[in-house]
Amino acid sequence: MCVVQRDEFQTAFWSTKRAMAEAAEAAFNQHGVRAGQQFILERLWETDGQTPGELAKALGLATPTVTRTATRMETAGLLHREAHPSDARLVRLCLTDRGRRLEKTLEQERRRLTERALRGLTDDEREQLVQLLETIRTNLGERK
Amino acid sequence: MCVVQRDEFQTAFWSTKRAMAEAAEAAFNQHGVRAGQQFILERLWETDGQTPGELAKALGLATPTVTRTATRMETAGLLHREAHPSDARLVRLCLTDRGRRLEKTLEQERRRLTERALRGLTDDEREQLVQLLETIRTNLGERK
DNA sequence: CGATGATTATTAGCCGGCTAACGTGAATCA
DNA sequence: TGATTCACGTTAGCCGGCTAATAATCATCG
Repeated sequence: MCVVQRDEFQTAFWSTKRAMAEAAEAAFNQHGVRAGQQFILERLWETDGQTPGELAKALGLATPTVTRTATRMETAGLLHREAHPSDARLVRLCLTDRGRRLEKTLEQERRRLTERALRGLTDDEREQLVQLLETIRTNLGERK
Repeated sequence: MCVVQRDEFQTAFWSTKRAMAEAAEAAFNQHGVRAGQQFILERLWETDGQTPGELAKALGLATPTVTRTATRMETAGLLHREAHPSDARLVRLCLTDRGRRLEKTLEQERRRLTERALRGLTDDEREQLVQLLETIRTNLGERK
């Protein structure tokens, strides 16, 4: 029935989210990286030295989320803070050698995770899945 | 390309998750309920007086997650703790009048949220979405 | 009956999302 | 120039997920 289907969506979505979070954490922890740090790493691999505000905007996160994660990454030896040359308000987050070296490893880990999650799905199904997810996000984003 | 599609899945999934979390929080906050409390409420509407351990098992959560959420719900006047009649280790979580009265309101709110999220999707697409999500969860659940 | 082991809830503390409040530096304008 | 406003990063603290460690109680076995 319709109502049942609605319940199923919420249930399926949140349980899948927890499974994804758990699997991601396990995958990245093998390399001394926490799940939330991958997003910042990916952006810095592409363009090093971005500010917390830039990263937050690019990732759709709140700035404090980025600054705190960056602090943990600094402690973990993945990046370090540098003063911005022309604007003392800004902070540049710059990868360490270790942070840079992890690029290929973690990208492979992420691919493996995605492949494991989507195992058995055809290319069409994968594409439709992404489409459905983006529709949902768009629907929720509309301030109606 | 294949790699791009994999990236798209992770990106789409996590951004959709954040959008869902934000929308759920906004929807339930209107009624003085936090997003994480709905799951416990739903179970207690069905069977009142369950223990934290029972709820955790039924919801697939860790027990401390339930006990802390229950504490906040107690503070919010949604439930209260009662001693178990025959086993002093157990605690029964029992709805207050307010917790019971919210049943129809919150169920409607949840239906509205789901409908808003899935707007524009056909019944077939909704069913397939749930199927895809459950496949993912099953894939990740398999140890190996 | 008493000791030992299992079960349960709780506490403490980490991660990752958020908002609000704060302080500092840049920029603007009178 | 100097005051005010704006922009940015950080801190503090909430929520909701988790694990590890505690404390209390039950159950079992000697």
